[in-house]
Amino acid sequence: MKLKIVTWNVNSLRVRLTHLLTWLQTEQPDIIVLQETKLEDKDFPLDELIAAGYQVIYSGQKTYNGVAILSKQTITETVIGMPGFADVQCRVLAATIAGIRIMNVYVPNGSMVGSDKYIYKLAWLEQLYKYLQQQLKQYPSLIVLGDFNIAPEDRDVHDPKAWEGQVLVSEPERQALRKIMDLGLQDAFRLFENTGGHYSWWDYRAGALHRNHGLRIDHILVSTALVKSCKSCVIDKAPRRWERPSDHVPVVASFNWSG
DNA sequence: ATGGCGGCTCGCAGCCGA
Repeated sequence: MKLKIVTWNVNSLRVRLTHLLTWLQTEQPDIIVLQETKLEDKDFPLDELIAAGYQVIYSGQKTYNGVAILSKQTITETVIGMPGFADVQCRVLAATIAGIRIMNVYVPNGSMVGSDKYIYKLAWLEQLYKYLQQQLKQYPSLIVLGDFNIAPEDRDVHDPKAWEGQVLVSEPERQALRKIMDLGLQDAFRLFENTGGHYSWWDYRAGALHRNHGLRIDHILVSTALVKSCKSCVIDKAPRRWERPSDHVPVVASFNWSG
């Protein structure tokens, strides 16, 4: 069975709904996880997404954060948030689809190194580590994907000198991500591409897209049991050039899954 | 370059994002 699995930070689902529907129409992913929906559940555009052929689960709040999972196949075992971590911010959504555990994460931005938000980000990542450690034992076939707000290495940064030590790039953040990956999770994009210059986010300002001044901060991490079935992982830059785009673009992984 | 852009809100300016 072929599976196309996608992550996309839409930066307001209300604003980006037409982009999403257009993209779903042409790309037909089996599973797509969204971040920054910025919608309360009562305002979620459920009917439109069902009409597009998807089952949907979501966890949202006003103004900030908000996550959703869309799937053509049946969604089971839904868990909202991280168990044991009381958080008013809607950043995590997990479910089982086609025998694969899907973990949608919107990692905190962190604001500035050393700030309260940065400390929250590191604590949050430690909690995610514990959660994934437990989940991997229960579900060996697991994919954790979303907006990690961390560029793993300098080749994921357009100007590593300018970004050195800053939030999204700082060593403690990278270390926290490496610790998570050391649980047995591989960066799908790096299974197929070793060069730099590939990004998933570009600032709206200063012609960043045109100059390719971006960061690769949206990731698809695949558990060891699934690595062999992962056949490609690409970043679809096209929607960033559409009118009134999200500042992030979809990251798309394809699998030949026999589970 | 601490700006720039875009989305949000009991808005008309200030926040947050990355």
